[in-house]
Amino acid sequence: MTTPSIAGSESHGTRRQLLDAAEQLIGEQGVDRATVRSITDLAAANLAAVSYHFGSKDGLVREVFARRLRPINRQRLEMLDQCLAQPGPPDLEGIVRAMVIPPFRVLSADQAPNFGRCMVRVLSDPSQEMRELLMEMFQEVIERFSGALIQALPEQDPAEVFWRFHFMVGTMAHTLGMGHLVEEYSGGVSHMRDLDSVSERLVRFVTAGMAAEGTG
Amino acid sequence: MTTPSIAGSESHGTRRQLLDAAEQLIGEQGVDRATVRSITDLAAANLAAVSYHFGSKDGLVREVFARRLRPINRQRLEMLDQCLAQPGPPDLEGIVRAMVIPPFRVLSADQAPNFGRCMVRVLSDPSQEMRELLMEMFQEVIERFSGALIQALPEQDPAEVFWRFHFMVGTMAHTLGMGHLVEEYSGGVSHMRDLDSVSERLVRFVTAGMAAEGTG
DNA sequence: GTCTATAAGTAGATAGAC
DNA sequence: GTCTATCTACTTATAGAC
Repeated sequence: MTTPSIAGSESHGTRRQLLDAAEQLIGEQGVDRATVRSITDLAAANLAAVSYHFGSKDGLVREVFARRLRPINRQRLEMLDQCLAQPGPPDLEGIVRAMVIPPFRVLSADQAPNFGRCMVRVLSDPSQEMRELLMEMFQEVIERFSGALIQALPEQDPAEVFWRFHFMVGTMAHTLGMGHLVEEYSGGVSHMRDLDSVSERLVRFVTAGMAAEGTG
Repeated sequence: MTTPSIAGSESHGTRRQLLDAAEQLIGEQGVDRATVRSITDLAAANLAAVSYHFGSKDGLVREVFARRLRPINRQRLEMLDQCLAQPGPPDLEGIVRAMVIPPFRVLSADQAPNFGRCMVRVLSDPSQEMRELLMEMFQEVIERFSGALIQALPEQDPAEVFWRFHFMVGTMAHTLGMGHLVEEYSGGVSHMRDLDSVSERLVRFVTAGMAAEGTG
């Protein structure tokens, strides 16, 4: 009698330990340098366990990303719906907040400090297979948010709004994944210890950038 | 009688072709997936040529980055000096411009469209060796620009300014390296064909974010 | 300077015992 | 479900001929 496996939940112990170990090592070293052997060693599992549970290394890597991105993107769309349901003109800061806050929340709540580094790594260094997964997981978010921003910034050319959306994604990814560098830059003046204050700083910066005047 | 080799200049044909091929393949595939074999094949050189000219794959990779980053960071510091030499209070937009414009200029002038992708890849996915090179090449830029920004934003907490510097680097890297994605997002509405207009959009966005009000 | 040939190591995947 | 042992493929680096 095996435990019924609910996709994305804790399910079997070994399976979950493999995901945790993979997330940690991919965050520390990158997808290519995190070998199946190092992952199974850290998870205290056998080398063959990856093939058994995920079919291949690629299957494991896909699930590492999918298990965090599913709740993050669900929260984003829920917050966007709430924001757009308010009466009056669309609230620019609310839209930015709906995009920026959920990943910080999930990383904080799930105690998943390594996932930010995993994310920025594949975002900028995707293999062909990861590119497909990312497109699949982000398509709805991209469409809904860029549409909302175009409505919220009616005086801006849509081409400018798409660029500003892209700028937002860039700051967000770099902050989630490389925020630890700021501690070095600044000699400890800035730090990532309080994720809430970092995400608030980010919301302020991005909202102001979004609201900048257009080309003269 | 061999051609005297000036570091960073065109020097020997094979050497330069190896650098160009490496830049292209690292941009397309990442450092780890770009093998020495694929690089020497594309450069129409022999497998052993990398060891001969650069000592190792790591030596080749380092020079791929150093040959573009040297002029980029030199231009940045020159533009910052000019900006700070102006009378009156430091010009925020001028500082942002000094950081943002040089990489776009060098990529455009050197016909090096792949270098942006190389850069964002190692920035977010550095091996231990690359981390050292990046620290070495960026230390002066980080110190000078963060200092100038703290002066230009006297009403802001330095911790906030360091974060905003980090946000700027994030948008810039993501735009230089992943700008081609915007063409997909936007269904062709936005594009990277005119680098000058992209860098101007970026300067506007970042300057507005830098100038945002602080915490209440 | 350029080449061939090969060394020495490590990757992911899997067959088959338990 | 878990394990050991092994296969095949590919990596970088290098010795030594030309």
